[in-house]
Amino acid sequence: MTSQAPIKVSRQEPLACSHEFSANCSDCRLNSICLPFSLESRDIEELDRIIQRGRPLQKGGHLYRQGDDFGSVYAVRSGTLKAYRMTDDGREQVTGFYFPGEIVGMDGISQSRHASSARALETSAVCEIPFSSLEKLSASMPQLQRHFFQLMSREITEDQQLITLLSKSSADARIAALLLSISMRNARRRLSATQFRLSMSRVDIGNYLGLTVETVSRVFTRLQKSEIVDVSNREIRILDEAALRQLTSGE
Amino acid sequence: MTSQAPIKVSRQEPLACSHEFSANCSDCRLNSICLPFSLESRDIEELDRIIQRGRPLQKGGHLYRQGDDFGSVYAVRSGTLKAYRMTDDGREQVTGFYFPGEIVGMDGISQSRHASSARALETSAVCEIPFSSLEKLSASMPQLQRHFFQLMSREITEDQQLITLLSKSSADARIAALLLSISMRNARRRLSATQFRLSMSRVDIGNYLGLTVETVSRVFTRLQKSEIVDVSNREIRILDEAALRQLTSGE
DNA sequence: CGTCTACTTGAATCTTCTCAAGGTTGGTGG
DNA sequence: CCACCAACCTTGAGAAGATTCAAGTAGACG
Repeated sequence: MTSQAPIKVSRQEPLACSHEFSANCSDCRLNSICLPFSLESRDIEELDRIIQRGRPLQKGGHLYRQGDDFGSVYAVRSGTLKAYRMTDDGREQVTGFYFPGEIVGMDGISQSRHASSARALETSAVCEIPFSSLEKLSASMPQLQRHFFQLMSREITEDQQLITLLSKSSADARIAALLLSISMRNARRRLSATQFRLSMSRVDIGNYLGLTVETVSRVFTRLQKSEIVDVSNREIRILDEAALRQLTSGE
Repeated sequence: MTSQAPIKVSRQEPLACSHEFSANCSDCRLNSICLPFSLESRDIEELDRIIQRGRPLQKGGHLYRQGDDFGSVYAVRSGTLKAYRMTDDGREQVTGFYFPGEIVGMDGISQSRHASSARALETSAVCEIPFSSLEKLSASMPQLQRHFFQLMSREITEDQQLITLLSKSSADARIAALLLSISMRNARRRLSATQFRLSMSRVDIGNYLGLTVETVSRVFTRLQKSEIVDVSNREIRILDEAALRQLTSGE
């Protein structure tokens, strides 16, 4: 889990550790997929000024909790977060996993309080973007306003994909879709699309996909046996992407 | 279904027909729950200027189709719309039902094309809001910008509630939740919260809730037998709201 | 090295789906 | 006005998939 073996510090990157938080948007290697996307450098600097970079979140630590006053949205800088809400009867529902470059917390805007909680699945760092500042800035930067509308719209689209998945698909298809989603998001960050480590537990996966742990486990075993995915604990290697893709549509 | 018997035109409302589309936002009885919410009357007039009111949609008619270029979002003025998308394997997934005062089409913003289709479940009228105009107007009207952010955020929250429902709940709980949702939205429009007519078919309900028609039908029969809801065809009367609410949480 | 948590596996059970058939409703045209 | 048609809805019986309950195993961490 993001284990940091001793690393020799290179000249280019003063801090090779992925949890460094002193950088600004202009230098951030995520800026092409994150909020600054499509902004000009002068505008990026303005955006930079409103962004607050706190210390890293420890594994299990909360970024915010359901019901907290809403003040900011957050860009994931490193690590992984899960968002989840409590149902009326006290059970947990995972609503999403958030990887570097993605924005979390947008569901809090409508009620001025967070509609879900967000916690770190591993040591993670975020950039805090005070929403009132973002609103003001958006009014004067059409590009930013548009991009933020787009980010929210994308969240809607992704939720709808999940709805479809939960509504129509078998356990196998759900797991396949999750693996492909993680794969794609890795590719966007120029990480391996075929080999990665799951930062979330089987319980979280099951909770997210509407399955029990046992079922998740059995599906992984099946995928392993049919040589579609190599599963070793949380270490995943996709052996046959086509077959995986096949699974997502096939019922 | 919204049959329009000959009606004597009253002095106050030039067109008593609920599908009239000549009115403007200032006069619209939905303005307190629709986009103009929280705007001052001067601002409402400006908003009014960008809104286009077309002729009513016939039952079954499409407002837009998945893949169409995105240009506008739409406020439902009368009737009901359903939004749905095609899955990769050609099946349909209903992603939402939209009642008067609600905004449909926001999922198209992120890709500049509509991510879903929207069609009328009964004769319906909408107000078309060209998105580029809305963007421009938002930049100069902080209230409007905020409200639109909030509307999108609400869509996210509602999708997440549906995710929870699909992920955790039994067939009974899903139907109960849908009935309560419709009830609440009726109340918001000052219609009866206990008695209403479903504008969608059993197939649509099942599709939306991830159930087969047969299961939907059986649940309605069960609700009828246990005297929680009186079901007569599409006519619904909630007899025991508490029991219904109980059902939504109970597994 | 032992303990705790996370994960896997098996067997029985249950809910929902599938398939098949029959019943209603509403509209159309004779 | 009635007969007919097409959608839509309901009901039943059997099958399939996921859940539940109950062990058991492997890893992680002190």
